[in-house]
Amino acid sequence: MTNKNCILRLSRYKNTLLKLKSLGFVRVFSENLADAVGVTAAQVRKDFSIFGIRGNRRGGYQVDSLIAQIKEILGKDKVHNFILVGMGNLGRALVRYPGFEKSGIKILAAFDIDSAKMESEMKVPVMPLEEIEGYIQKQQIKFGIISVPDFAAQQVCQIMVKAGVKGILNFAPVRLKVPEDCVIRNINLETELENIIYFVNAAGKEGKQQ
Amino acid sequence: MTNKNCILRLSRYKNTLLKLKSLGFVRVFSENLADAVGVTAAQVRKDFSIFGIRGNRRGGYQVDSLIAQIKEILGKDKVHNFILVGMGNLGRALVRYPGFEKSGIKILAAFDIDSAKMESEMKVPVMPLEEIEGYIQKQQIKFGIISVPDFAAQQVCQIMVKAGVKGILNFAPVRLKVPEDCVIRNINLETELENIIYFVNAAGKEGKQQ
DNA sequence: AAAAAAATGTGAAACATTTCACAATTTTAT
DNA sequence: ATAAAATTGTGAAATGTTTCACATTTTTTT
Repeated sequence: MTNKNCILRLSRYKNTLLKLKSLGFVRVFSENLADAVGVTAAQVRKDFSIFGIRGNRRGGYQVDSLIAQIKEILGKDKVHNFILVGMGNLGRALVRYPGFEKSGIKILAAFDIDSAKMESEMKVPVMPLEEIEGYIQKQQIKFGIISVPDFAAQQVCQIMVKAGVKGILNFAPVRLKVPEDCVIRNINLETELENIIYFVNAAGKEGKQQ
Repeated sequence: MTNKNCILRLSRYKNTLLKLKSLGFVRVFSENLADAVGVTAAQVRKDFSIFGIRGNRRGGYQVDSLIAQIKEILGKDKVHNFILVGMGNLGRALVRYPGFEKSGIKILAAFDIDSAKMESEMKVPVMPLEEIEGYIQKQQIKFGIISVPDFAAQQVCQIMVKAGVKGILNFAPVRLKVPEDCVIRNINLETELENIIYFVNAAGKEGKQQ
């Protein structure tokens, strides 16, 4: 069955494939992708088999065809428009992030309560938060990014969802409550660092015991 | 056994507990934490039981004691020093991120190849990349953040690891090769957004079929 | 034309994680 | 003092994910 991690791996395979393509690769083996992405070759083949992606039993997979098939699965054959709320340091970094453009992800507009944030951003228009609902509806936006402080996140989320947003990437350190048909992914920077600290310490302790 | 997600959940429990504490809570039940973090109550109790955290069979858990125990497990009873490499938009946002300070995570210094980046950052000293090895050794830094472009990431990583860094949070969209005793966590923004796009599309398709 | 070599594709096995279900304990009510 | 109620702690069951192992296919060699 299609599992969550499988989709994350597909993204990684795709990114690797794009690099291989730019190096002139025409075909690729499950072993190659496995090494690049850090999984086993069996995993790669299983992932592909789940989505009906077939290779050639001696010749591996055609890079171009593989990229096209994965892009279609991921919905990356179209451009997807996002809005972003919260033009603090992180929000500004995200709207300027160069990795999105070349991959069909476009942040169309940003919003903030603080009118001082409206100026000084050339990459996207920055608007007052009151205009967000109208904008989402008019532009039919389905995807959003939340980079506001934690206390404001749930409220911003509700406005977005009410206006029609179905998928949100949330950087605020709170668990957002959303209806069932809305997809949330959280990036919690503090938690990520804590996790690293734990595993480094744990490795240190193990090492000393042995 | 201690599994990876279990540690991530501990961080979340801790963050919830800190909020509950500031609201005046003295004790808390597994159900409360489960609701706040979005898991089952059995999961919460199981997680605690793995680490020998015990509650009271009718009275739940003491908030203060629980926070202290989780902090100790996560190594958050001490302050941890980080360095950051790559003072682009994202790097600058990270050194200014307010969530770290209050939680024992301190970015001591930042590095970049571009000397133009050295000025204009008041929160931390920004130094040329050549000085990183000496700095890591002198300050005994164990943790780092990589926010350089993808093509530079592996090289930066090697320098850091060679100088003694054992844990890295990597924002560059490449899989870093490191020795076994070094912990890496990757945040790939593009992959996160792709994942949201997939699941929103998938939900849409399911909905139409039903 | 036949044999050997190199890959894929996938069911089954192994492993990992989560949930269930209920005994044990503690508190509250009578 | 006893019974009822509420909650934890955990072994066992269920569920989910990854790896194994090998039949199948394709290509290359002899």
